[in-house]
Amino acid sequence: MGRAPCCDKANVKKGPWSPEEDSKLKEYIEKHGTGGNWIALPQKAGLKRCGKSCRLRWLNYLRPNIKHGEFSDEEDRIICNLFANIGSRWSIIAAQLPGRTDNDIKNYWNTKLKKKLMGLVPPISQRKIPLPFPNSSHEIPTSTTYNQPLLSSSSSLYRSFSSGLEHQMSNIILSSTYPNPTTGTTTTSLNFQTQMQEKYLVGGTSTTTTTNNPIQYNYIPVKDNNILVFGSDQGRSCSSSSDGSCNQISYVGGCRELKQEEQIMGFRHHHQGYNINMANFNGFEEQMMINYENHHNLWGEKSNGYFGESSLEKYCGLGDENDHFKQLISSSSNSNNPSIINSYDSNNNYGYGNIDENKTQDKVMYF
DNA sequence: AACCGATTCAACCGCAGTAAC
DNA sequence: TGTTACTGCGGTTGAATCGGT
Repeated sequence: MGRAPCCDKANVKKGPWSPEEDSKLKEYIEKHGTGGNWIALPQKAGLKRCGKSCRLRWLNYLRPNIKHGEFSDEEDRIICNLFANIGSRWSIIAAQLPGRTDNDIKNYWNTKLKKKLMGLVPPISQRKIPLPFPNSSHEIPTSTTYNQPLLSSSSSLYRSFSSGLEHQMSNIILSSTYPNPTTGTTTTSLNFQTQMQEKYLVGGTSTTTTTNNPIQYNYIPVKDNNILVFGSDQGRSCSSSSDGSCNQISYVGGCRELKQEEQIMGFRHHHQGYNINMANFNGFEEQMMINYENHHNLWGEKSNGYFGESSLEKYCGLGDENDHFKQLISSSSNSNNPSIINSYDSNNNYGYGNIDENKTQDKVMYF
């Protein structure tokens, strides 16, 4: 047997708190404290509320020194900095802003600050290379089947597939169908990797099956202006050198949508310093970035640990004073190290590549 | 004044880690 | 040691409010 039930869930009030309830809770806690037991508190305080609800009400609204109202520019900056470093870990962010609650900051971010930042970067359609297929517009397909892949053999998605990672890509590619001109039927038996290799593998792999039989590739549409990202940031697939830094990034990895704010903020990476990411937009090839060739003399040695410069960095002026954020993270039971990694080259494109620590000038691969 | 879509934000929900039994 | 509650967190919801027509 475990513990007894915390409360009679059928007999607790829900919804907005009345002033009477507020004063009951406030009075009780000011007099007796929480006693470290929120579950027992409502009954003792004469409230028909769940302990969880009481806790939330107290922490977010009733406790002393809660700051309501407009956020200052300084608070904006701190939130931006922290979000760029640690993401949506609101409780940690709130701990740096006396009087602000995690809920407050979360709401503020979602309703105002994010939008404010969104306006500072060009929309995807203005910052990427022209789409190669199926046309040069940037239509967002709602449900799409194409008779040819949207990827070329140089795309990172293709590389991932040719590495046998199609199973990790299932959230991009729903299925592939394979019409048979002889029988007139369409099958889905051929796995995607095989199809990709047969049709696109550079270097002469047989294409006899696919040359005359167009494959249909079905893609999941990507929401709004999000892009798909895959690679090391997803798959945690870096190899590490003895100092814990990441010296090689492979294509191995999962895939997910990259939210707009993440595009603004840059990705975070679990290793120090370096990060390589690859992205794809609605199945179309998308520019990838990281001009790693300078990672040592330009990015890797930045004292704030950031990699490259993001739009956020430009906006918020991230600087060396952010070192303590790293300590924050490392002390919060998370091995991820913060770094801002995405950036544009002089042509406003993203790039990527493997990092070779022995070289500062090496191949830079662009999509 | 009435309507309606957009925005705000307090509160709820569900999950994960931890603690109690 | 297994089961179940507790706690804290982040994501989401929806009623209230705002603002434009």
